[in-house]
Amino acid sequence: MPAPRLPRHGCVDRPKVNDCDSCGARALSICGSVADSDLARLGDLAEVVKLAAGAVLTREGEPAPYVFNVTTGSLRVYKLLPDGRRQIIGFLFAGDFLGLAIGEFYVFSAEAMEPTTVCRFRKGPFRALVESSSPLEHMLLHRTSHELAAAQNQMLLLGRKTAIERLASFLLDLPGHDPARPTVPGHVRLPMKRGEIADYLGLTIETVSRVLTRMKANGIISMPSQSDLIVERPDLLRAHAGGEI
Amino acid sequence: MPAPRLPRHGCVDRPKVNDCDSCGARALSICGSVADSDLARLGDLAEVVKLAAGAVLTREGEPAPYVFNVTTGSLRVYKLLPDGRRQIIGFLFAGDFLGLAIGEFYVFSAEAMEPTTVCRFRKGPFRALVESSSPLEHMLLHRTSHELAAAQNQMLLLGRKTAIERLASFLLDLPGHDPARPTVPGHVRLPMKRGEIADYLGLTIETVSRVLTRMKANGIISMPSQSDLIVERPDLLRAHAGGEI
DNA sequence: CCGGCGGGTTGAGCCAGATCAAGGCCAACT
DNA sequence: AGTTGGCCTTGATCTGGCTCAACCCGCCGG
Repeated sequence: MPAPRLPRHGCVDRPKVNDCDSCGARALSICGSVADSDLARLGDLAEVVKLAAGAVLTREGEPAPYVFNVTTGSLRVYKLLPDGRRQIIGFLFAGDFLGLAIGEFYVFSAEAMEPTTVCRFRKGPFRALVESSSPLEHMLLHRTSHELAAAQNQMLLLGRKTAIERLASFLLDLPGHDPARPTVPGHVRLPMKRGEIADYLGLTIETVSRVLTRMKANGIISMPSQSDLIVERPDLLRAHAGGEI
Repeated sequence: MPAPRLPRHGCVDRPKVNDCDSCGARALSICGSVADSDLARLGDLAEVVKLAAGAVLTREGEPAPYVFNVTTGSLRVYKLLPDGRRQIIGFLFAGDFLGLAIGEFYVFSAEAMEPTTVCRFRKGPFRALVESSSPLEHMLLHRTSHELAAAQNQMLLLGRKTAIERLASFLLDLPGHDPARPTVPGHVRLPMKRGEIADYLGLTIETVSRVLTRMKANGIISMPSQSDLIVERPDLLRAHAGGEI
């Protein structure tokens, strides 16, 4: 039997001073908002971590020395109940920031959904830099409040929407989230598996599957492959999503 | 038939320069983190609004000129679906801040649950002040990330917990939230009605009622009155809450 | 003292979505 | 080509919580 070899924390590149200038995610991320002088300091703090698909970045309950910035790929971020029930609280893509709300311990787990690279920063020095750089702090506040608004929408979804409404809302929201893949309108990539969609929407795998087949049957969507979806009738999809008031 | 006379926005006291020094909520709120010079500017911006029980502070979808800070009383903040289903996204108490995540329009409605006073600020000048006051911005970021963490816990609750677990978690969380009423340990005041608890926990009134009677029958809680609750067996309550991993 | 009204509780039955179980599809190995 | 394993789909059945409908209780006004 081969030894298990899931990388525990991924491998770390260590040319301590990083080339933020050439980072593809810079424009998307908090790094885009700092002046050159601060960018150099940020680069000094950063360690590039490469994650294989499925690799663990943080585990809920463990000490939390780092905060992260996703540069390529994608992460699933989730919480667990003692008996294993899982709620995915978000999918992160290039440019997304992870770790603000943490105290001494991580309050969520994060894993790569595909080959992924992140910049990680020691919390202490990062906080110090933030406090000394107003534009950086401003950017973080801006992003955090948007994340909060998104979380509140998700509460509405989880607390009050039906299965069909959840899937419809999900499919309408997804495209905006993966800047690395600006797709043709109507085309939605599903980098996550059915089980992840289910755990994000508070449903089961079977229900997700059934709802998607029903949508196919109704001509609302079509699926060239299991992870590629085309919205054939955006109007119907929007109608099903029962959007805001 | 008497004319309806629910105050639409409550009444506004206008001694334009407010006495923040004597404000009971100052220590609890963002105002506690600003230097005296900035506090004066904050006071100039503030308008005190008094709300009767049930009065509307903001309505989802309407233009959003203000942000708010609760000084006394409590608010329910919620989102609606077109057919009237409601998700309460939070209860606010003295010291809590409302309105960061808003763009041009409110994305939630807020109503007083009891006689309540809030300070309101025009968004533009408030933002300007925030950008010029690093401690204020820092405080806002701190609070917003905590709110985000709370929202993520609520997602876990709404997506994956059973009715009993939801109520148990709720009863354990509540006491921490109303600083104006530091109660004896084990005693929980329920300033909200059953329907509001239900809409906060993604349940129905009937289920909330049934679960509470079941808890009474099991000796976990007792209820001297409909809005006063005593946790008789915190251990059992915690066991039912199925806390974090 | 009565009636109405706004909560809250309780019961009976139902249903959306969970659970349990069986296959199907496809890519990676042997 | 056959086998294995991961993922997805589909069907049959079950059930937690919802819906519908009484009913209760305390409060207020007449």
